[in-house]
Amino acid sequence: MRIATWNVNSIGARLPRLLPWLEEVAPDVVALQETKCADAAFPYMPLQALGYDAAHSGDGRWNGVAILSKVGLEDVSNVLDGHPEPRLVSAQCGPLRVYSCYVPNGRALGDPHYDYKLAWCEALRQQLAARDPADPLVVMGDLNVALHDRDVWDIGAFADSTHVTPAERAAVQALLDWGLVDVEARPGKGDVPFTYWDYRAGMMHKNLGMRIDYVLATRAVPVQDAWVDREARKGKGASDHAPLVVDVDL
DNA sequence: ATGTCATCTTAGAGATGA
Repeated sequence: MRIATWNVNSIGARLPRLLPWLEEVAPDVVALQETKCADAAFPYMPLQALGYDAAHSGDGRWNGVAILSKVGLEDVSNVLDGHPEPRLVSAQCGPLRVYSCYVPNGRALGDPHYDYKLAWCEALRQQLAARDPADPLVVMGDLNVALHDRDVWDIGAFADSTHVTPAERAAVQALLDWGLVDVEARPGKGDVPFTYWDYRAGMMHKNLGMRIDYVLATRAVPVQDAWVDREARKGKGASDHAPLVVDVDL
């Protein structure tokens, strides 16, 4: 079974890239983030034509998450206590419980959005705590945190920046401590499997990226392979994030 | 690294967020 996560930065703008990518890579389950569309505008039909059932949670211009599945889509929930923004959707996809997450960016240290980010992660942790880490479950998505110094191109450039602070890393570590494994992709160019490169300043060309998109899996999910599809970040009409693709044996 | 991209408001360029 092949699963993937991808921050598409608008599913409307990305559909000409997303649909061929789905045909080529043929994942069974895909977690999408930043769909940036309302539920009524979600492109269910072209996805269904490729064999995907879809669950979407979105309310328009910002955020928006989805799960696409070829292997069943049941028990869908977009609820996260105290957090009405559409940043979380989960569903049972065959044998696997799937979470698609778009963790708040945080914006800047001292910004209220930074505290919101930490609170959001804690709410997710509490929701997970009601589940059993012995079951097959994956938390996938744009976590907007680089867990290790090596997960950014130059930690020295991140002084007083979000995404790398001890509190943010601890918030993600708390998810891991519940019973999740960080499924790191095979190393890419520069020996770090970055998943995001800013559109600006030729960051992709210079491979100045960040690893902020994750598949976190319980130990009940046997992982066979994991890789970042950098090709999807290249060329005309690309998202600023690349997909992370993981093969699992369930 | 701050060189772009996407969307919305509301009619064309600015604001917002990433």
